[in-house]
Amino acid sequence: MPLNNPNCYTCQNKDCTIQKKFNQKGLKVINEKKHFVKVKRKQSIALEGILLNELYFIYEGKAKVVSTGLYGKQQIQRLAKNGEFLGYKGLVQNKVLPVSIYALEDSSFCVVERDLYLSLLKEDPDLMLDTLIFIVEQFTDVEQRMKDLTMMNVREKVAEALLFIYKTFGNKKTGELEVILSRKEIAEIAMTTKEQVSKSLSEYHDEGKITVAGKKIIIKKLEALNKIAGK
Amino acid sequence: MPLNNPNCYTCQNKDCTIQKKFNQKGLKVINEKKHFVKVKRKQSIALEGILLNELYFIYEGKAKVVSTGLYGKQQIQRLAKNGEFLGYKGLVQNKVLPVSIYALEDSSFCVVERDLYLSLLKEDPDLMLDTLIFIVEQFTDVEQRMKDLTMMNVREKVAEALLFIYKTFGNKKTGELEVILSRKEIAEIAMTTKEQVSKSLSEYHDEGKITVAGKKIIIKKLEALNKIAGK
DNA sequence: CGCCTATTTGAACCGGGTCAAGCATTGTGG
DNA sequence: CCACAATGCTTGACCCGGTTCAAATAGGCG
Repeated sequence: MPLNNPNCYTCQNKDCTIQKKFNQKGLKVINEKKHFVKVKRKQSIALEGILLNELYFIYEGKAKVVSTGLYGKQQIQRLAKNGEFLGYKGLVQNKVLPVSIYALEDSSFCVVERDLYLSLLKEDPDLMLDTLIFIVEQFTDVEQRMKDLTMMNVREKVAEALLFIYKTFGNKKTGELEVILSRKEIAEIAMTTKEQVSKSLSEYHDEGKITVAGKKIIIKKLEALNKIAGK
Repeated sequence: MPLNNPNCYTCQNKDCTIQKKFNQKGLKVINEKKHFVKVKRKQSIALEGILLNELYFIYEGKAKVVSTGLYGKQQIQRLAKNGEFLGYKGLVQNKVLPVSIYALEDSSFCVVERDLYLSLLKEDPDLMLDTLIFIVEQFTDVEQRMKDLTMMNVREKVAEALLFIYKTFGNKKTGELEVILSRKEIAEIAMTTKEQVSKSLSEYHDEGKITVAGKKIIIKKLEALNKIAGK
């Protein structure tokens, strides 16, 4: 992790939206104007209720996006890693942020002001269309997830939660989920209780579909989990 | 309802996206190139699984957007009326449609080809930004609804469903929900069973919050329902 | 008017949330 | 570096809300 504001031209995050999507001029402007922030594990980057006017690109680390609902219940809406783009809801809306963002491990972020980003969007129709497509894809995913969370039983929802984690943090070779999440946090993905997560994980372990050793979870039979989640 | 393709310049749907958002050139092109279709109550406009390559603007009538999930369960994801814009998921994605669209009463739609719409979007950054904002708003609504449906008990979800219907079809003066929906359909909004909807409606009726006379539901105490739904 | 479908209401059952106890793991200070 | 406290995890028992099933009633349509 660098001590100072990284340089986009030498940055190794090849999947970063800035590098992938911006044209020459945009890249130059962002490289000059962006800030850089570091946070420790469990600290927040942005809190529910603020008027967000900046966007975050994860330089190094892992983050969760959490929203609070009825009776103070928490729901994890998104997991994100290096290169991913957070805060697009603040991009176009002048409304209070409906979510909080927390670092799941010591992390660093490149920060871009909303107005700067918006002005670059307006100048670059291709970028705008890419952004539109990105958001529609996220949208479709959320609708699918809403169906899953409202139609599945607990066992299915926990399988789904494992696949959800795998999508962002799964080692595609070993099957290991390379992130530290508590049972409570997995429950906030599956929308159930920590006890039910514990029970379902034990079941899947006994069935040979996963191995569980403390916080370390390895997916052994991806297809079996997919089948349970109806995918 | 006209017999033929209506004319955008004389159309009375002042809330139609076409009239509100398109510039002169766009309006002209769409007015010339759009089609016009009529469907009877309960008929479909588009079915889950197809590759959608057109967009719909409701000229006259009412529609529901439904998606099928695990074990064939149905979820009503959206209700729409005159002037509203359907099919934006097909706009930018070349993926099979994850939803079906049905008419809730005899209806007619203006139909625009996707490629035509996309080309107009690219030429008009303001329209594109408006579309982006529209989709982010819908997105935020869906995330809120996902929280509600996963955190609320049945009584709360039914109140929420009534408010959901009210938003699109509620007569703001009388409180009447001006649409015919079965208990089953209300259940597919609240994500519960038709029996539970029946029971909750009876409760709300007894409490004076709504009046129920067959299919006709009138909201008497909007604030009371809002309070139950935590809004 | 009569059939068919939708709605209402009650009863029974079951999945999953809550509670509690014991165990494992992590973190802290001596 | 170890001891012990604190926190997190596992597992079982219990209980409640909500789904399912069933039967009676109301409403819509030919």
